[in-house]
Amino acid sequence: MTPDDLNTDAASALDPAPSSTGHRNCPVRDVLDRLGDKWSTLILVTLSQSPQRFNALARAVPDISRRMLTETLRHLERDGLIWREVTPSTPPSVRYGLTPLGASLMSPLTELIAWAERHQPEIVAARARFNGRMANS
Amino acid sequence: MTPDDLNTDAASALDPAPSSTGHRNCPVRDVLDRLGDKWSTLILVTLSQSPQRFNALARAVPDISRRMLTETLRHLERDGLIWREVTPSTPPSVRYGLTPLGASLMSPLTELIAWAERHQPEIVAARARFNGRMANS
DNA sequence: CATGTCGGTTCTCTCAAGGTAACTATAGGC
DNA sequence: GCCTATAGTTACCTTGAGAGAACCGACATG
Repeated sequence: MTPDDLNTDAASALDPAPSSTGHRNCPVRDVLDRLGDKWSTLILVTLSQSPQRFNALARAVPDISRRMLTETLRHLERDGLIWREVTPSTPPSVRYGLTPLGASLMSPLTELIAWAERHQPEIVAARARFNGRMANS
Repeated sequence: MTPDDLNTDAASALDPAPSSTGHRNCPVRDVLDRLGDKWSTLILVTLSQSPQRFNALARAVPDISRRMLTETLRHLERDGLIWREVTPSTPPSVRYGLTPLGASLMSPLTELIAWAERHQPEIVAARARFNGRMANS
């Protein structure tokens, strides 16, 4: 369980820093950094229902800006979690969907999501207790 | 699977923003924000082995500053994932360990970690392919 | 007398994540 | 002539996470 030192120096020339979170490039950190960002999980869950077009995603994930949608999709595509299919019509059409790798991530991810939904009341209660303890101390 | 709007206004008075990631306070985001930060997962995994004292943790999690260690521990404690036990001796002794809630998180978390370790080669390969495609385009 | 250990707190600084707005080009509808 | 939709790109700005160092008080050790 101790994180291994893996030195993947296949750093992207286009995107400054995929391995920038410190010198120890642990695969877990690699994945959690992606899942921990603001939009990746929402996009993955949305795409797990069915492939979607760019603007459909923008509508399905409210409040995301096109800039962040593009960026997040590129990251997920680079990591092989989603595919991107361009139909060069006018206006152009682009579809996104989960790759087998991305689909395989959904299983542990949905379990984590289920845990979060099951235990959120306990977390809220714990926060209330903690705030109470802090207040009267 | 669509994230619910839950309005937990039990905002901490001491710590500005636990629910600051946008207006839609989804429990999943709540958990992933924590897991996605730089140190929480490492600390949880370390504590899942056995309870640890502050400086033992600092040694077990290399490169973490005392400042971030304190902050991360407080966050985890506030969310009810770890407990904190102070022995007011001189010098004082403080132990940290997983609560039942924190222990219950380890199950989905270790699955996610296992996924990351199993599939990291594919991710690395996907990144290499992606960078290749970008290079000759 | 100086140094180290315990578990932190406080301060300042930087860098990257993310938000917002404007712009691209082509085509169709009103 | 103007607005919409397609899928982005570019430039600019704000904010917050995290780094790093100094400092705390009581005690022990050399």
